[in-house]
Amino acid sequence: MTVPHISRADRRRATEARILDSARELFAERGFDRTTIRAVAAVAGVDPALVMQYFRSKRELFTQAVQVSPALPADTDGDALVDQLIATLGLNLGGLPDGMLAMMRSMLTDPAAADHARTTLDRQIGSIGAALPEVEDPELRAALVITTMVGVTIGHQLLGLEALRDAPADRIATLLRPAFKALTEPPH
Amino acid sequence: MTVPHISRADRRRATEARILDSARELFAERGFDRTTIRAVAAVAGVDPALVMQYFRSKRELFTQAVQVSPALPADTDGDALVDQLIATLGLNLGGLPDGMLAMMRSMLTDPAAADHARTTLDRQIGSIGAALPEVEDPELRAALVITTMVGVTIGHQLLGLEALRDAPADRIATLLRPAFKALTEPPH
DNA sequence: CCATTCACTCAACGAATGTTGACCCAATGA
DNA sequence: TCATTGGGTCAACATTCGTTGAGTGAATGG
Repeated sequence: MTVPHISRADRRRATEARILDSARELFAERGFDRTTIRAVAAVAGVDPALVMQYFRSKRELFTQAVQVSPALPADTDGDALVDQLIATLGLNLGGLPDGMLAMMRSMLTDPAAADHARTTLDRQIGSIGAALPEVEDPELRAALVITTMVGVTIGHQLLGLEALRDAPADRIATLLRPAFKALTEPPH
Repeated sequence: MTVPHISRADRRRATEARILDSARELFAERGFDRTTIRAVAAVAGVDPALVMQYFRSKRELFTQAVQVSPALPADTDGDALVDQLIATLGLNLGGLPDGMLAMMRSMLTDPAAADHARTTLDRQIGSIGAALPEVEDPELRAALVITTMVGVTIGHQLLGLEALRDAPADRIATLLRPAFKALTEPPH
């Protein structure tokens, strides 16, 4: 029986994807420093040197692995915005993509990851802040909403806090909704 | 002129404290992995081997360096609790001790630090949850309050997000107060 | 004054890691 | 069929790190 025959170009793409997936997985589990080129290669079933041929350095491998488009909120405002934030958080708690988990896990210890995270979060804050035109300090409020989501996500996905681990995502979202409303509303 | 004369025991305590301070500082800045025994020794003005004599391993040095009693909320309830949480957060934003910064910075990448953080946060969550007797899911609500504080602290102290960096701590606390109230109150 | 203690340094080991260059062999295409 | 391309491996280098054991010299105390 002959092998189904895979073209050279297809093989290349396949192994490149396998390496990238392994990298994302390990970066998400252990962060940048503790993830080894050798470990990535082992999971991908490949020689460590090959990883270096495909991506030129560990740093670039990380950059490519975490390259995911963060779901920016569409520009709505008022209650719809809060609903959208809550929906996003619900999705996050359901299962964040490995790329984003890798970013979050590394952002406190790897300066490059910190820069990336800072930029991404600042952009999201600006976007949300622009959708809160009728309150004081819209950007500050937006920042508090975003950092709250970050904190809850960390506690749930990366730390596995008892009280959050087994709570259903929609229950968390429900409880958080009035808090977000309070953050985005002018004092009454 | 003679040197003021320092007893052997005093010298020992002094250098031990110097090492511990340097360690705390570096652990807080760079986290566990990126902090080197050699770097700690250099900052302390001491040979790396001496660090190993005083503390038996890098791990134990870290453990000793981050040993700080987290300010547990006294058992009050209702509005007083929220006030106390807000006050605590205000203090945190003012200047968190290096030991706690070191813990937070390392908890996403170092399993031991993660365990410590998880335990500490779970304890605080239990304590706050016990002070919320008249609502549904008190522990879940407490967890959301705590993770919110963690997220805001990370965004402010460890990431340095634009919108949070230059915001006065009491302004942040003021904005966060209604959110905490919403999280700890039964639906009306 | 002298033997002892002890804070401290020096030099090195062994392991792990990112990275590199030479090499192998099957697919490719003329 | 045969030269060539290129995916993939092997072995090694250079560096860094935690950790160790021997050694030094000044403070200690009898």
